[in-house]
Amino acid sequence: MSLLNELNPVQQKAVLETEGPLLVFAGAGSGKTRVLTYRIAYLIQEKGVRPWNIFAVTFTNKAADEMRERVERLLGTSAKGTWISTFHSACARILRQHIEHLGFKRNFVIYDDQDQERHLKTIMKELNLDFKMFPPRAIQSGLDQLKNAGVTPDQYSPSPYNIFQKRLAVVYQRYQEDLHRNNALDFGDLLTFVTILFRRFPEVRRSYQELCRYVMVDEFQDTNLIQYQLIREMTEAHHNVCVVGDDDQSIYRWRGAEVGNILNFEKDFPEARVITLEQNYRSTQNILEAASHVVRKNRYRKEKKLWTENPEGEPLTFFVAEDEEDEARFVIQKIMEHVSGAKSGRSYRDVAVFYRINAQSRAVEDELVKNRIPYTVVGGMKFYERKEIKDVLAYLKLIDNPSDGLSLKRIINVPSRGIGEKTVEKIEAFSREKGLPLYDGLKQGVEEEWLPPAVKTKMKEFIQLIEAFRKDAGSFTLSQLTLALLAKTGYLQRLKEERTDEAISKMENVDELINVMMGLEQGEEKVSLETFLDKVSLVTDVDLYEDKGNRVSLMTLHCAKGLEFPMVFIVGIEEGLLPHYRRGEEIEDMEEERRLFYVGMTRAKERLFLSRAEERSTFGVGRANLPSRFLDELPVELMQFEEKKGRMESLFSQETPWREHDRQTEMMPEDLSQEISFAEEGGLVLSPEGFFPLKIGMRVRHPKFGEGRVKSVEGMDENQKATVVFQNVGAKRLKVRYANLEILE
DNA sequence: GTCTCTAACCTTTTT
DNA sequence: GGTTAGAGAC
Repeated sequence: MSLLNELNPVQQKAVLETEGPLLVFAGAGSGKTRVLTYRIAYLIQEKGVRPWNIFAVTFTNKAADEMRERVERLLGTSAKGTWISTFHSACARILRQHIEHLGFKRNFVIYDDQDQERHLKTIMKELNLDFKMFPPRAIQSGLDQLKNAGVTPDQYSPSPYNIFQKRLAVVYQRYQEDLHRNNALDFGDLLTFVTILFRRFPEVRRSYQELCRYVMVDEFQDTNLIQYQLIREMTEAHHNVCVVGDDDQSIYRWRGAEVGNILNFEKDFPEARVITLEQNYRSTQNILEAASHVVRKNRYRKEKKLWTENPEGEPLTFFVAEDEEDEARFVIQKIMEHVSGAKSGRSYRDVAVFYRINAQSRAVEDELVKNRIPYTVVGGMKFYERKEIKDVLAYLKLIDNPSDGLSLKRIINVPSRGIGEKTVEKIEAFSREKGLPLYDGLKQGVEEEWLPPAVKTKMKEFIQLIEAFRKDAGSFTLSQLTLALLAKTGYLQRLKEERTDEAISKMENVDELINVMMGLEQGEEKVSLETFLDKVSLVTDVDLYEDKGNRVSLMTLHCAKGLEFPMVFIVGIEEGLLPHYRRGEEIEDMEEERRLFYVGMTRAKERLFLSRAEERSTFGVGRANLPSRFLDELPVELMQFEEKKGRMESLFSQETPWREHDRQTEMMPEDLSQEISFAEEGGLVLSPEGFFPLKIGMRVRHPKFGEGRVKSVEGMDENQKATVVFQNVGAKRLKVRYANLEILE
């Protein structure tokens, strides 16, 4: 029974109540993941449940991986067979088995929302819909809402007085038809198709119900209607469903999440038991109290009293900056103080900066770069959303599933091979008329009279290229296939010829993609093209975030959920930003913004810094923002107001470089002396002067290898290594200290 | 058909 | 301040 010894009595109860429906309200930092993992381990080890009868759902792949790892650690063996995954991957897996029942082929592709938007735009163009009157974004979100609610095109009855709805209905119909022709599913379809499958094929549903003897749902407050429906169907036979969540941390209403799911759970499952975890193990008393104080203002919530045995801790620090630059300087100054300065003892990895919208990262990034502080941004432009990556993936998708017209359109003329827009339009119309996938239309079109012979030759060449790859795809590994593709299509060659910074960075990204593939190929299992594409389609920002070295983390408040850091900054606490004004006017929207703030605050373990700027530039235009109403909700006695330092100075020092330098050294004379002595003892060299000046993208010259460009930099100490791509000899990984690099720009 | 330059948009948050 | 779609030149 050693498993239970490490849990508090309430947590124990949550683990032991294995039979029947169970709702666990888990406050921030109350050991939610701990309960779930111990529960799984307990079921397997003590109750003798077979691993494949356990199904645990999370929202991110990262959370799923982490859970599996922790269960394995508890059990001491592998948890093989336990089904731990996200809603979307689980559904993809089910559909790969049974989708033929629904008239799709098993090698369907998954369209992400970028694909979805492109696809929608073509349809809207074909239907002659004015983008101004019907913004594609609005149509897209309307579509998503319908899907999240489980409404199929033929079930949707728009109001006859609402033009938008009427158009939406037409687009929806056409959109789904096209997806079918392309043998493709979007994110929403993954879920809805499984419910349709279950409804129409009871024997399939029963087989999964039989399998899912014990079901667990993490972050239950973020489930939407269709996800909840899925859970209910899956647990119909055994009723052993344990949902864990926190209504105060529900921040995805705008995406269709229903807080109602958690608040009404007891109604839907009258026999459900309810356990509330209220002891917080993460934050200091001050942080917890301040956060609770804020969220208590919400009306639609279940009352709970979080408490902690942790020390009281420091008060929260609040700073009013002049503008976002000033705000960033405050953040950096505090980071330096705590990492290398007067109050040193922290590492960069202990620090996180949260903001409401991605665009806010720039100001902070600029300042971090200026001070040579290593950092990572979670989210923003995602690796798998980059143009070049999507191009390569489109080739692979097409090889895997030739019906995928969207991918075909993406690469049919990339790199340009003389098959232009007009030609594609003709073939598109031709294919639609015949009800064929675009690729098949292309193949038939080659025989048609209405195309100029020169174009037909080009088309034939392209078809031959794809066919050749389709034939050989099985005998290559993923990376081999991709490398061959890049060579044969001339994609890399074209980039090489461009010789722009942008092209170089694209090549590096493609290179990185190959690296990812090679990494996967190191594993024991063979990675099929299909598994790889599935995996890639369903990754999220947070999945890609791992503790890569000692760096400050920057992310949106949404991304921060589920993470924790000793030192947290929340910037831009202003009316319009937090709460964000693009929100609706409903109370529910305002409450969600408040919860967002609450989620951010409760990520902090020891220190919490809050700030706002008097003026902030959006789209390059300055704008004065009022302090956020949420600031008034913070208890004053827990706050410490940071004095604005050197106001005059910053007025003078704007553009004068010597002044800039002056201020840096002035700012932390103690820090410097400390760092230097630390360095003498053989520790890390961290003084600003001691930093190695290499940055990604810099052009450098090596005495032997000649000119090159810095691709990546590892480490910030004397062992720093850099990977440099040289024009003549290719990529080399060098120890910066010995490399004698000369910086060219 | 391809390339380049300008103007309009833009910023929520994402599986 | 940056990106992207669309117009215009070749």
